[in-house]
Amino acid sequence: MGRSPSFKKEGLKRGPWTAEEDKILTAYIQEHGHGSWRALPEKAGLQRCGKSCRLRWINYLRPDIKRGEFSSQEEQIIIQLHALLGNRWSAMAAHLPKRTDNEIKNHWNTHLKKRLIKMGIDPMTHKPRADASIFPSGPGKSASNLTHMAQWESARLEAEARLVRESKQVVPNPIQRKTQFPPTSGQLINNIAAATSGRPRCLDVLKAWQGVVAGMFAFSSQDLGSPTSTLSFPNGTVRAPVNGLAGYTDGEMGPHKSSSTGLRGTASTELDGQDSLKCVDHMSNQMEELEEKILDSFVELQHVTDSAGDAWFEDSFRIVNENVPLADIMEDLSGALIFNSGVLNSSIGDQKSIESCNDNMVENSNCWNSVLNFVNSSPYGSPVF
DNA sequence: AACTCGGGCAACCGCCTAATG
DNA sequence: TCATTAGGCGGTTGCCCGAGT
Repeated sequence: MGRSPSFKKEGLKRGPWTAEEDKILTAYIQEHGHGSWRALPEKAGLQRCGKSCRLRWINYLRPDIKRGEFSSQEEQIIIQLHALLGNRWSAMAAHLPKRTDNEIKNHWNTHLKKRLIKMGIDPMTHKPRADASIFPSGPGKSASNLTHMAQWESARLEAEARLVRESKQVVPNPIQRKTQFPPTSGQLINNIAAATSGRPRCLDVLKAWQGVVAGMFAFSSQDLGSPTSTLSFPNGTVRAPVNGLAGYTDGEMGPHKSSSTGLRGTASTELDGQDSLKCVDHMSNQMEELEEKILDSFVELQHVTDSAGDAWFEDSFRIVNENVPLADIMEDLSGALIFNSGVLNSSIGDQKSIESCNDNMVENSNCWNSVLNFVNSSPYGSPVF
């Protein structure tokens, strides 16, 4: 594994690239494009495998990459993206202009990770290590993933809720309305953008995040005492006006066909391990959609600015409404992640870990329902929207 | 000056997925 | 439908180099 010393195996050279090889590869790609990477080395006259050529081009030779030290802003956004995405370097690179996934990964592993550890923060969970150290590996990672998923699902539910609320205000054109009903998650998100045309989509998403974050932090001091009941919401849950876990029908919930609640059920609803896995998988898919949309919004934010070079990042942290810079929103979100991972961690590893995990998922369901309730009760134009 | 050690980074490996036949 | 292939991704590691002794 890892890089081997330079030697020739089956006629192919390995190890560090020479300046001459770089020159040949660059010249070839600039003239012909890379085409099939597998065929490229032979055509270009390089004694390398296609994979090696691709890596060299993407990570080093490509003209549109920025090399050199990461700015503090870039570092901050990497940390925040990591809190959102975990070790999905390519996804992070897609939203960090001119940086490669390899570069981000290396920078994370060699600098940021250590810095966070030094600050007493677990780089995997983004929470204080004092708590995370209880489960140094496995469960912590799982909890982190679950936390990420829960956050995205919360945001998705809110987006759905908002769409429904706004659909009441916008008279639909029956001719133009070709999307199926209930719409898919992706359609919902697109519809939100359409329904709010005239405003930059990115700001809508960010405001949606604010709503989620506000809901997440609406816990009372009494609740703070209970690690498994940390979120405070109005009594009673509210069914999502559209598919809460969109498309997740009762039939798909296995043995709970008659419950008609699925994850959106009340706290008394229980899920078996298999259902939890199915549900998590399903949530993961849906959240990926939303995740892309939201992260794209950051890119939009960059594109709408006149800035050049590093300035895009500074612009992305400009005030997006009265008093709340994007940085604060992201920090709030990170805080929510930390907060919720604490909830999850507190349950994983004890004697009834599975039950507790399910309870937490149900609690998350309640949380999401409550978020919807919160959203629905928020008048348009309120601080949430 | 010589040696050791550790950090940083480039590059490779194995796995996964989508495309193609 | 299945097998094969290419591309992409994340994890890992060997080499280089500077700092410390």
